Amino acid sequence: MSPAPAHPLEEARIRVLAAADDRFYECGVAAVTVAEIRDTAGVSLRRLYGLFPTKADLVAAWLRDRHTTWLAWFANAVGEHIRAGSHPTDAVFDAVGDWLASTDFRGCAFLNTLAETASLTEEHRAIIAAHKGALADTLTDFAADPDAVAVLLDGAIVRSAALRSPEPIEAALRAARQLAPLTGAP
Amino acid sequence: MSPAPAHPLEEARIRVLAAADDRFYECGVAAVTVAEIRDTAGVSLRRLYGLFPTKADLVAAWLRDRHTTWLAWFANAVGEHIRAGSHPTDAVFDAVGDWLASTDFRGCAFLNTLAETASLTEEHRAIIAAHKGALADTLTDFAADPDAVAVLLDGAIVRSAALRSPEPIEAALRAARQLAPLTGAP
DNA sequence: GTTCGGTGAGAATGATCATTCTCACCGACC
DNA sequence: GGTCGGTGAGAATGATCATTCTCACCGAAC
Repeated sequence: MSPAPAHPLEEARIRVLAAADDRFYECGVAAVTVAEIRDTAGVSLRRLYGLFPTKADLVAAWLRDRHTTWLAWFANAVGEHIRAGSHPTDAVFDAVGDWLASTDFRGCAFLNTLAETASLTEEHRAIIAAHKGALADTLTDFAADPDAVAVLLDGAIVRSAALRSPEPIEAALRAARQLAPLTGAP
Repeated sequence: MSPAPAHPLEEARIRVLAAADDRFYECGVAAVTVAEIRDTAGVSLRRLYGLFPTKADLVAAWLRDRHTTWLAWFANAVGEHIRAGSHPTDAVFDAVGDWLASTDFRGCAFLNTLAETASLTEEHRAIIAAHKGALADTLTDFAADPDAVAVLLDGAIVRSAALRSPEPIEAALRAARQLAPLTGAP
C-alpha cells in the first residue's frame, strides 16, 4: 500500500527514527540506551551507527523528524475540528486537548529534551527554538495574536504534564476566548 | 545577623542545599554528580551521604527547599511591583519578566526536573505537581482566573527558555490584560 | 596518657553506557 | 567452486558515576 522503500538503508532509517520517537518521547533521551533503540528498531548496532554516527546525531535527526511530524499532525487536527464546526481559535485548543488526554501524553518532546541539559548540543537547541517559533507561525492563520496563543498552548501542555491532568487546557481556552478575535475570520 | 546554626550538621545541610540549588538548576539533575555537589558545598562525601542517603533524597530535599524559596521570592517580587505602582495582575508578569531576563535564567527548575524522567521518583513528581498547584493558588490574590494566569506564566517561562528570549512574557501580559479583571481589586 | 566514637580524604566497587572491534557468514561476481 | 565486500551478533573497551569502604586522625572522657 505504501510506496516501496528506495533502499534497505532507507527502510532501516525509518525504523530507527520510529523507534527513537517511541522510546525518546516516552522515557526521555538520557534514559534510553542506544541498545534499546537497536532492539526496538530491529537493526544491528553496526547499521545504526552507520546511519547515525553518534547518539547526538540520532537525537538531532529525531527532533527534526518530530518537528515535521508534529506540526503536520497539529495542522491536520485543527483542520478537522474546524470542519466539525469549531471556531478557528477554539479548534486549536480542541486539537491540543485531544493530545493532552491521550494515555501516552508525556508533555512536549522539545521542551523535555531541552530540559535534559546534560548532553544537549547547540544544534539541538536550534531545532527546539525553531520548532517553538514555527508553532507560533502556524497559529497566524487561527488567531489575531499568535504569540499569545502559543504561550497559552505551551503553558497548558507543561502544566498538564506537571499536574497530570488535562484540565489546564480549559483554563487556556477560557483565556483565549477573551482575546481579540481574528479579524476577517468566518 | 542570621540566627546561629543550631548544629554543624545543620550548617552542612544548608551548604549542601545551596550547592544543590546552584548546580542542579544550572546543569540539570542528571548532569551533576554527587562529587560535584560535595566540592561545591565543601563537605565530605561521608557527611553528604549521612545527610541525604541517596541522590534521589537530595533531589527531593532540593525540590522542597526550592518550592518554598521560589514562592517566597515570587510573592515578595510581586509585592514590590505593586508597591511601585503596578496593577496586581501586571505585577505578576513584571516579577516573572525580571526573572526571565536575568542571565542565569534556565527555565523552571520543576518542569526541567520533571522532564528528566530517567530517575524521577513518585515523590519527586508529587512535589512538582504540588508546586504547580501552589503557584495557581498564590495567584488567587492577583487574578480573577488564577488557573488561566498560571498557564500564561508557565507558558511564558518555557517559551522564553526555548526561544532564548524574554519576549514571550510580553505576549503573556498582553493576553492577561484582556482577561476579566479581579473584582474588588484596587 | 590512653581509648574511642566520629570524621575527612579519597580509594575501591559495581553498574551502566556509548562506541568500537572481532569473527563468522552470505550473496554477488569471477 | 572460490573470493570478497559488506553484514549481523554480540563481545570488548573505556568512561563515568553512585555508593561503600579503609585508614589515619582528632578531640573528649577517663
